[in-house]
Amino acid sequence: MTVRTRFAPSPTGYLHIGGARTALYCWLEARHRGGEFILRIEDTDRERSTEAAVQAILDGMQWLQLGHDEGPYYQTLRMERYREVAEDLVRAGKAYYAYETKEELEALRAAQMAATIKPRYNGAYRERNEPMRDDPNRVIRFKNPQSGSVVFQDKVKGRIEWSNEELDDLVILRSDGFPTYNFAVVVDDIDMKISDVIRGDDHVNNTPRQINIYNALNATAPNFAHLPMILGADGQKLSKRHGAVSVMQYRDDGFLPHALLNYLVRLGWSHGDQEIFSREQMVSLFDVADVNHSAARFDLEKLSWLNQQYLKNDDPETLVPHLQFHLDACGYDLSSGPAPADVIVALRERCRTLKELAEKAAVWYGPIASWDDAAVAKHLTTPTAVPALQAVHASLAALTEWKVEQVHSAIEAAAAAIGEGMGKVAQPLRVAMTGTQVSPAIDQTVYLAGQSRALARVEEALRRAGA
RNA sequence: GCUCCCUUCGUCUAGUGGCCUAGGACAUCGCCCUCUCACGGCGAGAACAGGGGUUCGAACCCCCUAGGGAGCGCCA
Repeated sequence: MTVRTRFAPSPTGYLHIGGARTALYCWLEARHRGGEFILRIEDTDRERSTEAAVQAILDGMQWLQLGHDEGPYYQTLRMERYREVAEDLVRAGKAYYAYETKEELEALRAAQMAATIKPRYNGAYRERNEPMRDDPNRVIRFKNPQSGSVVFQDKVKGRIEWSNEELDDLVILRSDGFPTYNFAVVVDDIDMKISDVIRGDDHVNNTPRQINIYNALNATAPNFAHLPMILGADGQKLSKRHGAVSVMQYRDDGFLPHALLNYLVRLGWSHGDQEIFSREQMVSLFDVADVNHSAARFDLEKLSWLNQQYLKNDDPETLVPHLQFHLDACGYDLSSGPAPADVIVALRERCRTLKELAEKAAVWYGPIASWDDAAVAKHLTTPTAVPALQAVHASLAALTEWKVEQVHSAIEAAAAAIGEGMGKVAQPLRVAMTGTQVSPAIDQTVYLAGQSRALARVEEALRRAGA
């Protein structure tokens, strides 16, 4: 039997970190076992589902390069199917019509809570065999077994047993004709031949109910794997107002999609002491059965470190398309400065994100935004500052070939000419180039500025130094 | 309240009865490298939730307690 996994988000918001990891694990499991990955949009909640959210999820998947082999399927396009299956169950005596109003059900629940017993539907219509009749409150409820227990072997949690006495007769078809979640997933997973259901562990509680529905439908239940959740850095559950940001926000913040995926795959799963995984390695090494049992916290520091690892080690050219987004955001005129790939090489050891990298590149694409007073005071007012700057201006101006090596030699020559060490020339020059005392290696910094811009800045610095 | 799940350094984790005086990574601190900042190198501090068992021996097995989480919808 071919392995088929699915990622089935409900379009009530963007794709967040937890969803992204679930999608990744589903994708990985399918790839690892040579199977297929299906995308399904669970949009039966008419109140909260939106078109924009569907697009946001698709965009997120696209950015992460988690391609699906089938779908996306939309549950709202399968309404007929759910109704048909639900009615079949009624005919088979495995489900029944019930007509309570929402208020009655609410009252029942309140009474049970007050009596401190577990709130459950009391099965009032279970044995009545009421025919289908027009009634705004008509729903179809599933006849859950009343004794015995459901046992399943979860691929990450292990054996889980659930007494049927804990379960009640859940609604499978609402009064508006829409299916409920527990019913729609089962019908879909059967129809779509899903072999492995991988989802968040907030669904563990639903699994016994779903298995009973599989049984009623004479279908074999798939394998289940329930993933522990991802908590915010403070250990609290992620929610809209609590750090659950869209994966696209990570792009905007300067992270590489692969770095995010690498971070996510290690959150709850590991392979010995290995931290860095290429896509190929993830696919060949990942096994959902190796996923941890407990929740993990999201740590931005480690994600940042990983991101820099990729920044430092990837081919600069492959990074350029990702950097482009941030270069555009900064509004640079790229024709007025160095090639992005050169900028990456110069800055990647001092930046953890692409955003940071793009921002630090400003000095090579436009004028110096502001002069740091402390930098000026410390490096442009020393006795050696003016002679150093004059010497370096002369040697830089004399260059007929503008390459890093030549620039480097010119700076060394200037230092030798005034009888001082590199530091005495490099620091004033650095302030001249950037207005600050921090930048990449001085030869790189000068080289990337370009000859005319570099000379103009040395002249400006000399003026500021009072020469 | 009831049911189910979880518990190793601050964080992510290795560990499946002896290899553990518990390993790695991020973060932190120190030293080295050095034209600044970084990168890199070296080093330090830092954990088996608690209590009972089982066993010659327990981070690993069992029980209890505590703490955390999820669910108990005509939401997904």
